[in-house]
Parts: sequence; structure tokens; C-alpha cells
Amino acid sequence: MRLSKRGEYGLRAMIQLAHPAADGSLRVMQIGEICELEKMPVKYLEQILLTLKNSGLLQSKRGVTGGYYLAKPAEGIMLGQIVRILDGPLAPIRCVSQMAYEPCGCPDEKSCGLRMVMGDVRNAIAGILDNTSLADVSARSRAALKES
Amino acid sequence: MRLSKRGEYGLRAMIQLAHPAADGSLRVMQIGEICELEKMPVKYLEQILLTLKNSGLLQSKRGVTGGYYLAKPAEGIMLGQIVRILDGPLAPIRCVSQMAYEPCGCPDEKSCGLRMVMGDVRNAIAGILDNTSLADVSARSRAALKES
DNA sequence: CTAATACTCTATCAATGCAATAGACATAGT
DNA sequence: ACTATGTCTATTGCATTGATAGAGTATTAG
Repeated sequence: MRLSKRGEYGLRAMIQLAHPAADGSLRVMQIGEICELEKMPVKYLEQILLTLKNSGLLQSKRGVTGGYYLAKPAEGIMLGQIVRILDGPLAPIRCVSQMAYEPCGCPDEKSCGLRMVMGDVRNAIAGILDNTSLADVSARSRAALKES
Repeated sequence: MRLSKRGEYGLRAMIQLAHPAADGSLRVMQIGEICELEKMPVKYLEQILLTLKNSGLLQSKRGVTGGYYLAKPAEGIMLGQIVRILDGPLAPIRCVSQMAYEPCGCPDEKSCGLRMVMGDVRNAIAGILDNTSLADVSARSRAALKES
């Protein structure tokens, strides 16, 4: 039931990019900058951000003043999307996956007890990750900072 | 966010053992019998059941009339226990794990947005798996069979 | 007592995926 | 032109997963 480093790093980077810039404009950050804040290996994050870009969640600008920025408003990017891109399906077993279903070979899916429980688990996970946006996470984090 | 084959096989076997025997007595099954029902590799399940036995969830009897049986009533064995033994912590990242906490290195845990969300996810997963017993699963499965 | 049967234990294996590193290339700004 | 940044592909070491093999031990049937 574990999130990979790839998934973790990707999420951390996206959350950083979701924090509103001082002047309220779109936040553009360079890989090195993100890695310094979150203590992540630069070359590894390069790959990860590239994957997220190719999946349409990020955009980038090259050259001296370059960097990465969100392709859509942070309210419209759900954590579930990011995790699926970097770590694959949310479901514990594929026979309860919505996005990547595969039969599991049990005699009767309808009466498979394991399948029922794992279906509940997948719904619980997806219920959180598909309903939490980057904006939600950013806001929650900043709220916690304020009250300390 | 995936359950390994080891975890899946172990759960399937435990669920089989939790089904009440015809005469209401304790159910004793041999590895070969379980594997035939659930289409699992015999030698692999041997290891898995042995692990579960060494963890105190199963008992066994050797020899011709031998087999495995639950060490406790099925009402007292939660799925979370089984998964933790075979697959490790339920938490997506270790910094939100109750049983196997480890700091993750983010600057401030209290205000880490990722940590908050993943804490919710871990609670959702544990909320299901630690509150569902083998007896619950067995009953649910048999109920589904009846109404078809 | 002996053979058959089923659990016990340790070792080994191939394949896969994870995490990371390396380096050559393309592009944008000064 | 020079430099800083993103782009792309390859490679590597390592651990884990999923599985198989085989020798050993207890128990029962005959």
C-alpha cells in the first residue's frame, strides 16, 4: 500500500508549484529551486516533471529564465491524476480498478469477499485523492503554518 | 498503492479458513485443498501460511490428517493484521505510519500538505482493514452467493 | 514398524521495478 | 557567442517479488 519515491517527489513538486506567487501571478519555478526546498535529487526530479509535462499537467519554458508551471489552475488538478501517472492505478488489486481493470481469476467475482473489501478500499482512496486538488493541499498547508 | 500477490494469496487463504465448516466446527484445510479452490501455487502458499503461523494467526497439524486452521475465532482476526504481516505498513508514506513511523525529511511535518493528505488516506485504509474481520468477509461473501 | 502424507525450513532463481546518475542535445535570454 | 535551463535516452546498482527446489520432521494408516 505504498507510494513510491517517484510519486512522492512528483506530488511535492506539484504542491510547491501550486502555492500562489507573492504577486498572485502564475508561479514559475526551476527544478533546482524546487529540489533545494524539498531536498530531492535534481536529475531524478527532471524525469518526473518531464513525465508530468508529457501528461499535460505541467508546462515549461526553456532557457535562462525558464522553469515549470502548472498547465491548469491548481483547483483543477487532483492528486489522483498525479498519482496515477507516476505510480499507476489506485486500486490495491486490479480487479477493482476503474481505470485499469483486469480479471483476477477467482471463480466468481460477484461473491468474492476479498474483491468486495478491496473495492471499498479503492473507493476510500480514490474518494480522497480524486477530490483533493493541489489548491486544497496548498491552502491546508498554509493554514497550518499560520496558526503556529 | 498495490497489494502484493503474497498479501492477496494470504488473504484468500485466510478467508477460506474462516468459512464455517458444515458441522459448525473449526475448519481445517490442507494447503493443496486451498490452492485448488483459489488457483494459487502450492509451494508459494506454503511459505505464506508458515509466515502467518509464525506470527500467531494460524495453527497447524502435521501428518496425514494435518492441515491449517485459524488460531483464533474469525471474528478476532482483522484484515489489517494480515496485510501488515505480509505486505508491511498500511500507510502510503512512512511519516504517517502508526506502526512503522519514520521521519520523511520535509522541513516541517506539522505544515506538510502531503503529509496531511496521506494521513487521511492511511486512516481511510486502516479504518476499513482494521475494522473488518475474517468473519465479516466470510459473511459478506456468503450473503452475495445466496441472493443469486 | 514402515510407508505415505503433510507441514517445516532454507536456499536459490529470474524478472521486474525503483531510485538514481550520466551525458548529449535543444532552446531561450544577455 | 555564452550560459543557463529544460529535453531526452541510456545505463546502473539494488531490493523486492513471485516462484521453485529439495531436504527434513512429525503424524497417521495399515
